[in-house]
Amino acid sequence: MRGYPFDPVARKAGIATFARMTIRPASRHPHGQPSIASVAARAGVSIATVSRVVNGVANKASAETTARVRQAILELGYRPISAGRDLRQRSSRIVALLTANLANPAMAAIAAAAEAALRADGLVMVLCDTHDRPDLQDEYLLAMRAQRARAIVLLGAVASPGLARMQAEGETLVFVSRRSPHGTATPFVGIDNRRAGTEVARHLVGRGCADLAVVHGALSSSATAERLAGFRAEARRLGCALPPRAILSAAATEHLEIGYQAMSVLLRRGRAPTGIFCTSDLIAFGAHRRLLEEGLAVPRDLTLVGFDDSPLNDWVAPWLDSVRVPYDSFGPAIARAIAGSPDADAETTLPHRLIVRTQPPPERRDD
Amino acid sequence: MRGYPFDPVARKAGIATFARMTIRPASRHPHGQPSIASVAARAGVSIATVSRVVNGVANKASAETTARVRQAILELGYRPISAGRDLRQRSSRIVALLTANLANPAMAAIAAAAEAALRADGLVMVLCDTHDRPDLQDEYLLAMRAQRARAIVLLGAVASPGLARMQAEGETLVFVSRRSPHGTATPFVGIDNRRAGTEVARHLVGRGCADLAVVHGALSSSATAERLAGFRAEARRLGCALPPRAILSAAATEHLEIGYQAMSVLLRRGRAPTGIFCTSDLIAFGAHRRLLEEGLAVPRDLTLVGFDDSPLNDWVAPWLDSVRVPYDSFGPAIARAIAGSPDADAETTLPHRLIVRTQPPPERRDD
DNA sequence: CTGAAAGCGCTTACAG
DNA sequence: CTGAAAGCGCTTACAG
Repeated sequence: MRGYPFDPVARKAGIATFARMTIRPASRHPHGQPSIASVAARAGVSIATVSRVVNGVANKASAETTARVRQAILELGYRPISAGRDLRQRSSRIVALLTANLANPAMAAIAAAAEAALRADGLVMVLCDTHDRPDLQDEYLLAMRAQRARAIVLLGAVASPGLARMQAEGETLVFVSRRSPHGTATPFVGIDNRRAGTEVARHLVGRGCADLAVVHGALSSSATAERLAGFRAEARRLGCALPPRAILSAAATEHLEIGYQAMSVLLRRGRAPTGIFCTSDLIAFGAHRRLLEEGLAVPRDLTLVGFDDSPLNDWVAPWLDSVRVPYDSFGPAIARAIAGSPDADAETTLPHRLIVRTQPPPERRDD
Repeated sequence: MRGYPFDPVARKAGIATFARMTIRPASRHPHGQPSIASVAARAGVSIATVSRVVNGVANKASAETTARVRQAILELGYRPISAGRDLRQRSSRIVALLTANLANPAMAAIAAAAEAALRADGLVMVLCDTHDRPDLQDEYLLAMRAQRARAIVLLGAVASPGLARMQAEGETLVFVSRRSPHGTATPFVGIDNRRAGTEVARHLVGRGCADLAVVHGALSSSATAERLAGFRAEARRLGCALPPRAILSAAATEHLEIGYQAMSVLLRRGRAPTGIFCTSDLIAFGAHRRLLEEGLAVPRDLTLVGFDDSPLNDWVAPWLDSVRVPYDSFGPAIARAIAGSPDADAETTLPHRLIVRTQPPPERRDD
């Protein structure tokens, strides 16, 4: 599964390119880059042999031939042009990552981790931001199929006709964070959202928050729905059942706005809850800002729990408790799901962790 | 300059794909996707004709022929496979964006804007995070050349042998935010950093901050150097010249760490400055956290100015003043630089704006 | 207005 | 161990 860029030979060639190319100006090659033909000519072998050496096909070239070819590759600074191979092999080294929202630092972190892991497998990642829009998602799905993408990773899929279609057609799809909105589909990489929701409930109740609320994003996201379900069930079990009116969202597409607006509603109803679970950090940010405007302080006046635990939280949101998803682990897990042997686990559950930054307020305010 | 995906015909074909493909199972086509040959066969024309229709070559097909071809495209859900055209045309629709740090929300915002603008031109963006590392940057440059990337956008370039080489060879490079570290190179898209630095100095001095400091990132970045130069010059002009010891950085790669560590140094020296200019928001975040640990509050005890004005600042850093760069405008500007006619401006200077969120403290604390 | 054919740069059976 | 040749899916002069 190791691709060209990490084949030892090719790698050496690539690294040496810049150092050596000064010797022979690019003008030597009819069309800029040196092609496999120029390497073959220089090494005095056939292009088939060069191809085998480049791809590390074992026991197919004598030591001397291999050495000569490598030498030529080094001297010319040869790197195979992808389109040639792609055409021949009917598949490219491109992997598409469709993310629902790049503005979320946690998504950006996962995207970066995925990129690094895929690169280590010799793959190239194309990043697309669907903004959670079905039409954009379909546009990208189509475009990536035309690119012969080896796999399409959906970091937060949304229901769309194109997705349903491709899923049915057996396109290589990897669902991350959210499950497929179109019936069971694997591979899937994510965390145990239900359990995380449970833990958040335990945290808030354990801290003495009797008056709970949840502010959530679209329930079409399996992640959101599972977080909420876990939270509700555990809160009920602990004797703090949530009335329906304590579970709210807002008709906004941006999580920041959802948090802000939902918090406005909560405040309008009177005294703020003592513990609020926001199903994403961005929602928590929005809610927090509204609280500030109201003169309320976190965690002095209430406990706020977010989700994802954005890498920046440590720096800018010390007032926020949050469930940390292991961004970096997503990279290798995604790469494995793509490269994976057919018998590999279809479902990867990564470990999450509730990060508690705040101390419980010494006592409840008495206004 | 409008590419295939936005050709009206092809677009329609693409959109209709999912609706129609149910009629004819994929198995009809020997290798999954329908090829130009299957369209030609179905329409009863040559593949040359199909190609012309798909690419909208004017006056090269009768109305009836065009209609028949479009019909076939619709029915089969045909989308040209990129590798074929790439190979033939010796260039692809891929544009690489090499960013220095995706964890910076401002960079992520620019990347997202670039992606949208490029997509509107029928291009596909590959995103790579160089982490400001020369070796990684070179690795990516090489990989993207092998992909026949139509252009490589460097959002925060760092000096590297490979970059110097490609610049010399006339590769299509677009420098964004930071200028080329290897001599003048265009196109360049950025803001007037020197002037922004000037404005920050005026802001701080105007607010009565007599005791100024700067915490900056690597000066090899032209953006950082220019910001600093503008700030120094204006501070001096206003009679608040900075002593060398008030200009500091830290030996860390992460801006968050730089801010934290540099602030530690400042605090160790005694009373904190009354106005601090951090050359990035992340540096400001790091500095702020250190201040919090010290029991200092912003803006009560001092004014902090960052740079970039991260989209999240409104929500999580109401204590921070910052220079906002117009993220969204970067997208079209980058797209123009790539598609641009040769006589297009080689340099695009986008407008920035100092965002003042904080009120000056009513009076200086008297400890 | 339309088509036959060359060729882009690779990989990979197939012979030898 | 090595090479000649076919073919991946396109575009584009060139003829007609």
